[in-house]
Amino acid sequence: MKNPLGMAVLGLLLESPLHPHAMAATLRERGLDRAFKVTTGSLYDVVRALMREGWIEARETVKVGARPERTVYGLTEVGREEFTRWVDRLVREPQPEFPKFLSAVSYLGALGPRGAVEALRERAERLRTSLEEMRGSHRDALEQVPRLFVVEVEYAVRMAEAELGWVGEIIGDVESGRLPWPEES
Amino acid sequence: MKNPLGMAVLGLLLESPLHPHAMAATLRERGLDRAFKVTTGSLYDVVRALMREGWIEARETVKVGARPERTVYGLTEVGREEFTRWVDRLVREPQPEFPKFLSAVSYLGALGPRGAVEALRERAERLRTSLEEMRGSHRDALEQVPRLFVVEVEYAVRMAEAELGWVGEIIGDVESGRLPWPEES
DNA sequence: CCGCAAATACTCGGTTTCGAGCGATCGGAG
DNA sequence: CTCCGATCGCTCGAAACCGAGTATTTGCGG
Repeated sequence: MKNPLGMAVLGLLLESPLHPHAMAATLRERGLDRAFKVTTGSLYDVVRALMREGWIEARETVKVGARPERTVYGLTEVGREEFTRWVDRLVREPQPEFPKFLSAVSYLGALGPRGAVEALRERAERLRTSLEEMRGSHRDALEQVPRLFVVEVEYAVRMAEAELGWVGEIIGDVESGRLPWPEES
Repeated sequence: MKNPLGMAVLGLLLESPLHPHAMAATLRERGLDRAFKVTTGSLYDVVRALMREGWIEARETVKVGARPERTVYGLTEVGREEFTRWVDRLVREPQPEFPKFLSAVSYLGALGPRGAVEALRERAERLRTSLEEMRGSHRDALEQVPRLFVVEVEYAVRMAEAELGWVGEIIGDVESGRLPWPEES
């Protein structure tokens, strides 16, 4: 059980039993699809895995019309415990991660000073609009639910701001020559 | 071709032809294994994929003793072009990413105010030591190579600092009641 | 009241990822 | 010279991942 989507599922079932499709829908409604990669295929895999571990259980299998059956899953006692353990662990221990931008920056040299500045400028622009969006949806959300339920957006905003700041500085450093290009300029 | 490790391989071959094992070794030497997830299995897969695309080519197959053969790969002209295109794209376009901490924070509520603070404190501590490490290796590296070749560390440091700052503030907000816990405290 | 887009609900199988394992060689302690 | 652990270099199958496809139903514009 490594897929964070499993955590999301447990978190939802904490409130009430659901069937997979409803889980996906709820996650999207709450904007949690910004924090979890929710794809249908993986969702069903993950649910099966949680069953195997005994963290969730099938509650009922409803058949409405001739549509595919919906199986409703609920949390087990073990599942409830594992959930908090899971959250706790991920909060405590920073995991090694590999954001694509980090990879790309490692080879920034390949773009040459002009190319690098040009590309970084575009990124900055995109970051600004995405920040705008996040701030907007955060404001909206705050009118509906307590702050605790949107802290993850605050985190995302903060990180995006930091990145934007860094990108800006690097652009400046390249242009001012504080970040010189070795060989072929 | 989506695996960033492919980009790392192209980047290395830019300098000189190599065999897969040597690629992994070099990436580790340069500390680029902080920016790319380099696992042996994936490496060979990725090399095969790059061959399929015609971005690299086998240069020679050396047999030393009775050890497994080493196949040395070099960049093609197309490969060289694709490499910069790849870097450029990843710099320009922020990709949706799903860091585990973002997931965990989404369910911070589950830990309760005391548990959350306790866990966040530990994270802060770990972040501080890992920052120390990064700053150290950055200093060391700067004495060996031009700054351009270590910018990715500067980025990583900056991001870690931002996260640390945020974590600190949230701890403060929970303790001061600015971030209250709805239901059951 | 007809037809068509959107929503409901899931399955299936191809690709990707990965790490354990494997067989060899090298370096150096004793 | 001989044993052992580290390094070399790769293969393989199991698991994870994901998106296109399927089949039904609901809603609603005309």
